[in-house]
Amino acid sequence: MSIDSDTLIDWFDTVGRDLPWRRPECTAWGVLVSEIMLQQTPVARVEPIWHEWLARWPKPSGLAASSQGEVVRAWGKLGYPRRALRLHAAASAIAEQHGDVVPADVDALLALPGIGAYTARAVAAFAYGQRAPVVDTNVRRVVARAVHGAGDAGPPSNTRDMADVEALLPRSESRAARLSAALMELGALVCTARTPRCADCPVFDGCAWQHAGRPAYAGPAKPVQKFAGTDRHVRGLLLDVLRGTSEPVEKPRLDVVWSQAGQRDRCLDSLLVDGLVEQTADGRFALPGEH
DNA sequence: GACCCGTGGTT
DNA sequence: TAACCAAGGGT
Repeated sequence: MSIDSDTLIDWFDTVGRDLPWRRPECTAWGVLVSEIMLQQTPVARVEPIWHEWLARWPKPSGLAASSQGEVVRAWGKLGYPRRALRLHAAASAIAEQHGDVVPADVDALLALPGIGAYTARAVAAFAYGQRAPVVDTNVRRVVARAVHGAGDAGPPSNTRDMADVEALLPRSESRAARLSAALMELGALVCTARTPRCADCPVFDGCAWQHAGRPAYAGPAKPVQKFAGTDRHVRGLLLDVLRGTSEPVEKPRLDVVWSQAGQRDRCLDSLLVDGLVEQTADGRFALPGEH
């Protein structure tokens, strides 16, 4: 009783989505850009922006040659805009240290800004066909149910989670890479968080959760992320003003987005510290590197 | 490990 | 409608 890799790969070949970064002609750079954009952001919102980016910046050196401000503006409202800055920095490192070619080595990928345990292995597997445990929230949920018979994944433990997935991967490099994509797709389309579509599941017969009678999740409650009124909210409002203008703005233009001066100023300062905002010589505010 | 970092669609 | 959820990473 376990996940049969052949069955799952066949299912993926049949019903997997035809996403642009999965096409054979997509470059490793295209895969990397997609993985960064998809960090905590749904596919539907990423897809149009990804097309814009790849048309505008087909190679890392192109992105590196643009200003940080242009990159943050092109990021639009994908959220967590520090990702845009880190991707810009990663592109510079790739252009300067890797001959404008995305590295295939996991350790080299991990050394790039904004690339952690998941993204490094996702690029190695999806762009270069390597055998590497690709563990995201979808895979963690699939493994928790199908392998461990739990209703959902508990708190992440990178070492344990990667070992779990490693044990599922076929020996063949290319098959392992395909299974990695299939596991993620299963979690995204069938083995979903709220209402899993078990009737459509290709590995239903081997699922430990089914055999256990579908017990409810028994682990610790997941922390709820508030948003309204948080610094994240205010930072987003401030940055949205600067995204919408080509010229630097006076501080009063920023002050109107949030009534609490203390929080507002703290957030503006944090944006300056993060390098998402710059102050011009005459005291106005703008996206970085454009003035 | 705890906490922080955006945004918007779905239930 | 409030809560949940979405291909995580950095400190």
